[in-house]
Amino acid sequence: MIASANRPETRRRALIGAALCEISDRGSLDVTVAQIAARAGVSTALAHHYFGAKEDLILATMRHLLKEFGQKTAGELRMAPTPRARLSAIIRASFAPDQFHRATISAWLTFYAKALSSPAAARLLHVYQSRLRSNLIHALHGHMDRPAALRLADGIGALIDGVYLRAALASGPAKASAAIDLVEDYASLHLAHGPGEALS
Amino acid sequence: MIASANRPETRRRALIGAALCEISDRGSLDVTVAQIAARAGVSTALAHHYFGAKEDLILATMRHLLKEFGQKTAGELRMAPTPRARLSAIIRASFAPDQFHRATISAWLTFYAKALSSPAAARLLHVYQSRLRSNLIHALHGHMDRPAALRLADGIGALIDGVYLRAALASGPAKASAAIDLVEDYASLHLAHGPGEALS
DNA sequence: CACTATTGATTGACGGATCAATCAATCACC
DNA sequence: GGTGATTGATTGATCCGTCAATCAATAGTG
Repeated sequence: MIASANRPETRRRALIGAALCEISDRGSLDVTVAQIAARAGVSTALAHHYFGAKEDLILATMRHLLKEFGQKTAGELRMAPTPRARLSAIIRASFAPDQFHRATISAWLTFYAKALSSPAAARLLHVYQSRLRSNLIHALHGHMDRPAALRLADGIGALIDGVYLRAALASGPAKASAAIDLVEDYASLHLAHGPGEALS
Repeated sequence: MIASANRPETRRRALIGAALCEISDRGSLDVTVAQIAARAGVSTALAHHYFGAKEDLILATMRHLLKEFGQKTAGELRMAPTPRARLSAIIRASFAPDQFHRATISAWLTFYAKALSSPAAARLLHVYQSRLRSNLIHALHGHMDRPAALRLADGIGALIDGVYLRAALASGPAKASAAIDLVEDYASLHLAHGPGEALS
């Protein structure tokens, strides 16, 4: 038996992974700790031993997803020399294959729904949105004045979220390239043809 | 006493309204029939008497929202003479004040989440999306060829959904005019400057 | 019009099932 | 032998759906 197989950190990871699987499989946050524990191959009592309440396990699972996404974005950004390249890097990271597949997309949607009733979950999603927004503004500021950058960043952010939302409900497998083209198209058009009308 | 106050249809409407209130108040579909019944001022048994299972009451509540939205859209479209006006009418209807406020927006998000695990809910949302898409394509077809119209319709649809999603999590009150401007801006730009790049 | 029968609305109470969380008791390892 | 990992069993609470019983209104009958 591998010595690390029963170490706490390994168990934590296994439980988080199992939670993610169950959530996306069932398409709901109404997963029981018994289901999660069973998939992780441990007892329900152990899940409570490591995470305390069920809510904490769910939040830890969210943090895991958020962290993965943040690292992916940071990695793509590190290789982007120009502002325009940074913009594409952000878009590409948002639809990276390991993020943009059915299971993960479903999990995102359920977390968004949970944020409606869980302030803690709302806070987590807020930091993600803020980071995405900040990255977008930084990339766009090289091409337009700040108010225009703010507005376009909101548009691109909303479009990305909308594409995710629709992908979650679509029947077939999520097609990342089409999603990227859609958002890139939107961004390019706004970059090419100046700022839109002023908002009311 | 009003004669119609205790008629079946009145009770149905009251229960659906109560369900909507509870769902948006609690920000979750984890509402008990007891809560809904209490808000409607009846017993839990009566809720079951009229709707059978809890699921049926939830689905009836979804249908109510969908129907309201459909009627709003149809009304706006009826007054739009040109294709361009039809496009604006669709956008305007999507963010009509009686649809685009916190309670309704929250309900939409929870219904989207439910569709992940409930085929019946998924079907309902599918017909809504199909109708929106069909309306958009019809309006756009007057300005571009069919493939371009299909693509732009998908983009506008995703953007609308994304704006809703973000409004659900935003703290302040939903600002319809900003949302309309954002989507109108997107549409106008694509109408003015031809079709985007071909998709892969 | 009186008087009863029938239907439907409505409720309180309850059974059965589920689930989160706890606890005392093992187990493994240093 | 002591410390932490692990578990089976249990508890307390919640909730859905059902059932028997009540009440109001309507219809039918002479």
